[in-house]
Amino acid sequence: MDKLAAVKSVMFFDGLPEEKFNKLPDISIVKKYRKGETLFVADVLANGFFAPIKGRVKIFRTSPSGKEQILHVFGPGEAFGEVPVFEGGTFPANGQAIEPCEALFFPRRDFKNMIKEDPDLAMKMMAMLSQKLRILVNKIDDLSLKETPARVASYLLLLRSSQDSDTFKLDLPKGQIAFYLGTIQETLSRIFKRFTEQGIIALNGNEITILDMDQLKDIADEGR
Amino acid sequence: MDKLAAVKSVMFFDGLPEEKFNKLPDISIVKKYRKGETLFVADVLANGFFAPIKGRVKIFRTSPSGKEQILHVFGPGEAFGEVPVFEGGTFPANGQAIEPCEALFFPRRDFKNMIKEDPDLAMKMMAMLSQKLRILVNKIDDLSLKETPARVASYLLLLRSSQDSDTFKLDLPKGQIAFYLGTIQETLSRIFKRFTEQGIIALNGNEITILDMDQLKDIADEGR
DNA sequence: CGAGAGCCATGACTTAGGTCAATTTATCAA
DNA sequence: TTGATAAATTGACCTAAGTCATGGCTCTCG
Repeated sequence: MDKLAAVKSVMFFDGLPEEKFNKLPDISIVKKYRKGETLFVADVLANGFFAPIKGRVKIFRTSPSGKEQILHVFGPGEAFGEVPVFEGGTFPANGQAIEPCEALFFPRRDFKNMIKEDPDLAMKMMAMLSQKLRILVNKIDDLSLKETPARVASYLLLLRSSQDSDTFKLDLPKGQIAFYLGTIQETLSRIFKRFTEQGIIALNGNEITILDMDQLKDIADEGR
Repeated sequence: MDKLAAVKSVMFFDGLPEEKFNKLPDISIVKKYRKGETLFVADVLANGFFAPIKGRVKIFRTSPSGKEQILHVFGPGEAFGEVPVFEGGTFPANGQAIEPCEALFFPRRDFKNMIKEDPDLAMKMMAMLSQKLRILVNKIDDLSLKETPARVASYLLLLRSSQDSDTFKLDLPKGQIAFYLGTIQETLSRIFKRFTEQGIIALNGNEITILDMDQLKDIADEGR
C-alpha cells in the first residue's frame, strides 16, 4: 500500500479538500511493528498521533502487581495518540501491537500546525476527542457500576452488532478480552461456562453463537 | 458579579484577545441552580458548555440499582459540557449542583461558530478535552487496578497538595467522596478508621490531619 | 425547644471475584 | 510430526468490599 492510499484509509481525514489531503503523506512516516512490540509507554515523552493501516494496537495500563487494564483496541481506519499532541506531552497509557502492524505516524509539530490552519480538521479532532471521552465515561460506568457478567454480555452484544450472524468469532484471545473487561481469564472462563450451561451461548474455541439474545440483553443491563 | 467579570473568571478563556473576549457575554446566559438541582441528564439532548461562577457541580452516572459514580466535581474557573457540542448531541453523564450555584451557559451554535473562527480557542479546547481524557484514563486505572485504601490515600494526598497545611477540611461530605472513589460510605468510614488506628491520619468531623505522610504515600501506590 | 432529616459509624453477614495450582488444549516453528 | 510455548479450563480457597440493620450525632426549621 502506498502512502497516499494509506492516508485515504484513515477515517479521520475523510472529506478533507484535495490539496490538504495531498500534504498528509509528506508529514507522515510509516512505521512497522511486530506482534507484541511496544509503540509507546505511559508517562514518557511522546509526540504522537498514530493511524494504523494494518494490524491492531492495544492501549492499556498496568498495575504494579502486573494486572492489566485494556482501554481500547485500535485498528485500521482509526487513530490514536492525540492527547500528547495537545496537552502534557506524554501519553496517558501504553501502546502495544497485538498483531504485526503498520501505522502512519504524524509528528506533533507538523500535525499541530496543520490542524491550526484548518478549522474543519480542528472540528473533526474535537469530535474525535469528545467521542473518546464518551467511550471512557461509559467504561468507568461499566467498571464501577456493573458486575462482570453484565460487562461480558454487553461485549458480546457489541461484537454481534458489527456482524451479520449470531455465530461469529471473538475478535481477541480470551485473556485479552478479560483485560479489556477489567477482569481476568479465569473469571471470564467461568462466566462463559455459566452462559453455556444456561443455554445463552454456545462456544467452540473462539467461535461463539448467541442462542438466547433476550436473556443476554437482560444480563447486559443488570437484569441478572 | 456582572457578566463580563464572570467571563473573565473562566480559565478557559484566558489569553483571548480583547475583541473576542467582549463577544462572550453576548453569547452566554447566566443560569442559577439551588442545591441539589439538576443541570442536565445523561443521554438526553443537550447543547451544553457550562462555566460555573459560583458553587460546585458534580458530574455522575448511576446504576439501575441506585449506586452512584461521581466522575468529576467542577467549580468556578472550570468548564464542562463540551462533549455534546462537538459530538453526539447528548451529555454522557448527569450534572447536579451540590451547592447553590450560578453558571454561565454557552449555547452550542454560537459557541461552535466562535471556536471555528478562532484557532487559538480551538487549540485550547483540544487541550481541555485532552486533559479530561487523561483524567478519565487515570480514573479507570484507579478503579480497575487499585484497591479502595489506595484510592482513599491518593485522594487525601491530592487534597493536601492544594493546601498549605497537613490539617485541612474534606472538600465534600464523606458519602460523596465515597461515590467519587467508586465505593460506598461504610467502606470509606472503615478505611478512615483503620488509617486512624494506624496513626496515619487524625480525623475530627470533616477536618483531617495527615500524621504519617510517608506511609500514606506507600499506601497510595499500593505498597499496602 | 423538640422533631425530623440527613450524615456518619459500626457490627454481623454475604458474596463476587481474585489467587494459586494443576491439567488440558491450541498454536506454531523446526 | 513433534516438541515447546502459550492460552484456556477448572477446582479449592480466600478476602475485599458490598448489603442490611441499628443507633448516635448534628443541624435546621417550625
